[in-house]
Amino acid sequence: MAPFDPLPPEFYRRPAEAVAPALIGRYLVRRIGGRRRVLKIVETEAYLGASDRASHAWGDRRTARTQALFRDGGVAYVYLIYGLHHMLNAVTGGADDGSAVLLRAGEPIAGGRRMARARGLVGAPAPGAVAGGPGKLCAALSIGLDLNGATLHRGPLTVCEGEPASPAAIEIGARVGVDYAGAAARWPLRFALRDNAHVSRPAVVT
DNA sequence: CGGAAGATCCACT
DNA sequence: GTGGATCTTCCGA
Repeated sequence: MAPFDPLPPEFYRRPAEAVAPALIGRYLVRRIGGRRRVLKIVETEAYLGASDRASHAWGDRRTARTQALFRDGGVAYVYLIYGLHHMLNAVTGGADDGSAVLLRAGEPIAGGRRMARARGLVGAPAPGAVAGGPGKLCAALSIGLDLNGATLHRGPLTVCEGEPASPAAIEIGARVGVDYAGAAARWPLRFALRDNAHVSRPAVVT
């Protein structure tokens, strides 16, 4: 496979905790008006579904917002948080699973200038400033609710082969920002490319 | 029907 | 390190 070949839907149809590390190093490709913005995925988090208190699918809760989350793996689940930031997930597993992988950070590969501009930055951005965080990542790629439910193997937003990371290059830790989730807050479901400057924050060693 | 909290980010102290 | 922005969702009354 070449770096810009999209990953097939089957890639996502397995447990989120398997898909999350497999997404590290992949290229997230956003097409807007014939132009391309590309981020290499450097940080992900798995959300397991109904049994995971940190997940929107906790307790098999289904709402208008979480509809896409319960679809068959391979589509995007986008939602708004704090009234101003969008979050991008790749839905995993099968239909009604409610599992997904949050894309938390990316390293600019192409279209960096446009991404920085979409983030409201001027001048040369510091590492992590463009897409070092889930809200920043969505802003850099101009991802909004219009992409909720979109397929990830074709169309304006795709995940491509990229440069898959070896297990040794991936650091594992606890998820960020889910302290309310009890024991689930400490589950080792955060995956990051080791020593990468674009990761949203230093890994917490468990 | 009201209130609280959220898978965040930024500016300010 | 702390707090404000800003709005959808959820739960309890």
